[in-house]
Amino acid sequence: MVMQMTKTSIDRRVARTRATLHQTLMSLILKQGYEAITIRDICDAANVGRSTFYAHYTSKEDLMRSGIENLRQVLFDRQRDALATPGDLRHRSLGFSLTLLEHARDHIDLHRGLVGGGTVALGIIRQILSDVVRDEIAATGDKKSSDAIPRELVVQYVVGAYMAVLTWWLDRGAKPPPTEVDRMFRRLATDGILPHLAEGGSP
Amino acid sequence: MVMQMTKTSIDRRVARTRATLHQTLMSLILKQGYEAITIRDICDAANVGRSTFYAHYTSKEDLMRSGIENLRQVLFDRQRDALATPGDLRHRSLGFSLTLLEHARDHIDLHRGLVGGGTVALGIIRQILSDVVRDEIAATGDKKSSDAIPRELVVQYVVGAYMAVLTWWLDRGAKPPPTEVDRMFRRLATDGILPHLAEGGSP
DNA sequence: GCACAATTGGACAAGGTGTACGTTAATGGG
DNA sequence: CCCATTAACGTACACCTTGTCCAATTGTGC
Repeated sequence: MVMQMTKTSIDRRVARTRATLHQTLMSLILKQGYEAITIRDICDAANVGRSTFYAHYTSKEDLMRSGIENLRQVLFDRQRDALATPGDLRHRSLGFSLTLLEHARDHIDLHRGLVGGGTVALGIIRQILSDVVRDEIAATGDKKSSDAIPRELVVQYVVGAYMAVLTWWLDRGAKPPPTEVDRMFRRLATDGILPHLAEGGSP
Repeated sequence: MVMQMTKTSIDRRVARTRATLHQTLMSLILKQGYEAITIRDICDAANVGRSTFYAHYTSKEDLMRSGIENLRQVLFDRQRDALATPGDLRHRSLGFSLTLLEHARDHIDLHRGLVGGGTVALGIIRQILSDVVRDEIAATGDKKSSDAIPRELVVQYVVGAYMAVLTWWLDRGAKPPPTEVDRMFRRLATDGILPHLAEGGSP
């Protein structure tokens, strides 16, 4: 059907069909929301036969997944560079934050569709981010104290908090610049929330 | 159909039907997951006519929502008590955490169904928690400094982090006791994550 | 140019969704 | 205790989506 080992032999028709389907899905998400989209809708809007759709993807979720997977590469590449660069731990930790925020700013339509697009997209992004953060924590080493918090709990805590901030940012039109949101998120994560609530918090 | 002003005039048949539907939905969620459930499934398992279902609820989501709304009351009531009780700010902030964790422990089947149950349930819980946290922050007052972080961002940060922790806890069989998870979450939120990652973090 | 692969469009069965309506049975006030 | 009220039933209906199949057509790559 589509299986080819060499990268040179990707039929133009295949590439065109897949690209069209991805673009159409994203535009439809912005228009009517992910849940409300049917495979028929996608095919109609993309001018692609419904049989053709099933020749490439098994479901709406499948199409969505394949569209997001390239994001994983972007984040891992940038993180590898960041970890290789020497510098203060405080400044290089949580490095995915700025990367993803800028990626979102540069592909604002795509990301607004993703966060507005129901469970599937968010779930995939959460998965990717969890892997990234887990790697980062493993690289920086973790505390050995007796009352230590499970590493995975910290990962889920950070990812959950970040995705909530990202969603909030996108839902409000991505008004503040990425650098500022990045700064706020990292301060909350590193300093805790108390200094930002009560007037007499710790510095 | 059902509209009655006085609380005494709730037909037993109505109450019985609704309760049955709620119970059935929860048990089905545990069995096959929220998404895979059809209204037919619910009615068959509940021995309720499908027409009867539509006489009470408009959709699966509608049924789910009405089942979770009572949770809101529980959280708000407990929070009101907590805020009325004098004590150190550090100890009474984020009070919803223990409340919800214990509620989850006491209704473990229900909550495992909820977090496993797709977007809808999580979305409703997120909404409720956001309201609770927003109230709490408003009650404790917020920092007036110039570089302040938007209040709503803090709310979303906290709720996102908490729900991730809660989900993680439930997905792992709710092994550690609520008090311990509560302690870990609040320490992460108040102290930040750095002290729990690097060996040389701030106290 | 030619063999091959991809796309097309139509047809098909299976199954879910809402709605309508006449019938049956339970409820609760008088 | 009886009966008007009201919920529940179940059947039928039209409409839609899904997933699969196939023959015919079109576009590619060699």
